[in-house]
Amino acid sequence: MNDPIDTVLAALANPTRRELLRLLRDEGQQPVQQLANHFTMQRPSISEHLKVLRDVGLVSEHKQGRQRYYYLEGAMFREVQEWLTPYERFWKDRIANLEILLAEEHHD
Amino acid sequence: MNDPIDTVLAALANPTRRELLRLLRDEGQQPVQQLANHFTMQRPSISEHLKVLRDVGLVSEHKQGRQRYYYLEGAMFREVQEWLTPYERFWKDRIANLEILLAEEHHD
DNA sequence: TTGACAAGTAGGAAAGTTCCTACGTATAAT
DNA sequence: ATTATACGTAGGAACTTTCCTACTTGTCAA
Repeated sequence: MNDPIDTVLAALANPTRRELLRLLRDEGQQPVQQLANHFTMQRPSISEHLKVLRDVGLVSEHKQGRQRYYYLEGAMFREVQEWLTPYERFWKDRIANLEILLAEEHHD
Repeated sequence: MNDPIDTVLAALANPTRRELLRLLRDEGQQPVQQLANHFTMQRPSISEHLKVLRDVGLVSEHKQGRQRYYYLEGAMFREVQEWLTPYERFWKDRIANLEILLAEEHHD
């Protein structure tokens, strides 16, 4: 399955990979070892998880000396957001929708 | 892993299950056979996928005669939305943010 | 009440995922 | 030049997922 939403959701369906994304989000770009320090898992496994994230376009990396700095790549999160949009009417409940409608009328 | 975001993303990381959700979203509640008609996969496998979706709270079901009508359950989509929120600043690019800022200033 | 239909469950084959340790390769430090 | 460091890759063990066919249970129709 080459569909981007499929590969992205598959990549996100793992707590280690989500924690890697959170670290890159909250602490900015960093090399593999520094990321690996946050886990009990061995470094090569972290490298494999980073490869999955790279392959689906959720992160990128640039080499500096013998280190590879990984950083978040925003575009693919948008894919998830867009996949989610048509479901919004199911979780935005009546009260929330009412508030939106009222607000819109208010500044017409 | 009992974390709801983990089980929900795992459930969403499968194209058959996402297609089931889309069908329930676009065509409303329906019994298992009617759902299964959209797939080449056998009906018991569809039942299994529906069980996964039920267990994570993405769908519910009610019995009517010998049929079970499945329908979307909105709350869990919200979980995904909320997980996504802190990443928004990475995919909402500068131009989009600028537009938002301008719009906000406009009706102050 | 017997047969047919709707749906779930059981058990298992095949494939995929996730982790490990051992090893290869490129760069930096001595 | 040699050694140490940062990282990736290879191969494989353990576990999970996804699908199948066969079977069970509950409900409706004749």
